[in-house]
Amino acid sequence: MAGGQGRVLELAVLGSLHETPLHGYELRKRLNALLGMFRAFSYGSLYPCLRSLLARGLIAEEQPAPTAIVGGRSKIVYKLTAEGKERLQELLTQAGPAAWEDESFGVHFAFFRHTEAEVRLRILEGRRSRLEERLDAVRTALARTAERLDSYTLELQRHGLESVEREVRWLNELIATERRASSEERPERDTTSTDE
Amino acid sequence: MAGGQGRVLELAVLGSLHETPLHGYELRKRLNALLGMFRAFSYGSLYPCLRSLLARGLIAEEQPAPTAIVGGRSKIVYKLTAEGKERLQELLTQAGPAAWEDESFGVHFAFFRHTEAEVRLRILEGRRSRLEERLDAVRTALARTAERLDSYTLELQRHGLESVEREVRWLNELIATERRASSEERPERDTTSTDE
DNA sequence: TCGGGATGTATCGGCTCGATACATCGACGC
DNA sequence: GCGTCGATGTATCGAGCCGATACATCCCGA
Repeated sequence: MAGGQGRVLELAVLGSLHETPLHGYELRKRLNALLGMFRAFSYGSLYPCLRSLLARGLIAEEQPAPTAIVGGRSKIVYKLTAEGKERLQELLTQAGPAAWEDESFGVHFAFFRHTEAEVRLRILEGRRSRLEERLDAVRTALARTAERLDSYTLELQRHGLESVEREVRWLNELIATERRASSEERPERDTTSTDE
Repeated sequence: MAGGQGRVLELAVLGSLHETPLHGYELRKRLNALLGMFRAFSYGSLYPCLRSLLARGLIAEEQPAPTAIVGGRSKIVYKLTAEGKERLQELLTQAGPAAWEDESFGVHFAFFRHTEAEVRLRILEGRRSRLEERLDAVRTALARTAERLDSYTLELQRHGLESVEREVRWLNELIATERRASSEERPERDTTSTDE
């Protein structure tokens, strides 16, 4: 009860408000532009989320400068509080399944510039294993039933596999880039030696 | 109330049972293998759906052959009724947004072999316009804000765009194949002339 | 001046998922 | 024989989320 909502939307809102204070309508527009192809948040979840964050003191209403008020426009601008910034950092530090599942990975990735390098790497690797798991499952299932399937089903499977394989390659590149960047940052450290 | 559920799961269940009678557990396994990369149905929606279909007379319990009963195993096998087959045909005929949105397109495509050629074409084209709409929206939003974005956000947008563009190309090929097949089937008909 | 489209806040019904509970079965070691 | 572990199997519950909808204001052009 009381608008608990999942951590994904919470992170998305907190992360957006970290850049600049916003009101609901604009917040939703930015979020859906930011995530573009991956998700689309709706008011039905956004407003309860804002209410919950407000109640928990993670965001606060910001009254506009008195000079700007003319007709008493009812626009509620929210800004991040100190507690909200703390909570955001906490969410950005978490590198678990909650960060690399389908629904949440995009949001976490979108705020990677506020995330520590080590956490970034673990999320990218977690995402990759998740996808490889799925590839294995589908490939074995496909091997057992391929001859029984019609051409449409087969084509669907083929296209799905290819899409996920493509995403894995994308992740590989990102991981390589992250590794390169982090080894350049402190070249003396060599714990994993040359495992790649 | 009473387990109405969306039409997607209903179609998936009806379509699967059309091949062969199944019980819940096996049904879910097949569904998730069939859709593989796209969705994963859970028991929390499957069982209410089965109950609803049962109540509406679209499926029926099939008692196993008496000779096979040994310990009275509690396995509930469902089969499609005549009304269920009718309903399935009805669902397969619908070519609207409900067929080409993200959540439903995969399921509709998976049962294309039971779908009329004309409906197939309209669903594929609907899906394509849907994706192109989204591409336009993201591309214009990107053009307006590209210089303000950090490299991670930019990379996310780029990857998202590329994935969707890839899917559009895939749809283009499928549409071309469908057109070719349908024009070979009845070569005298030439309403759209040579628009391609 | 009138209407339509963008802006803006808000709620409700209903669908869906993840977690969980509970029970049986077959295979394995010992 | 016996415990137990993982797969099979049915089922529910809390909670989150979406689509549709309602309502109000603002701005702009015909």
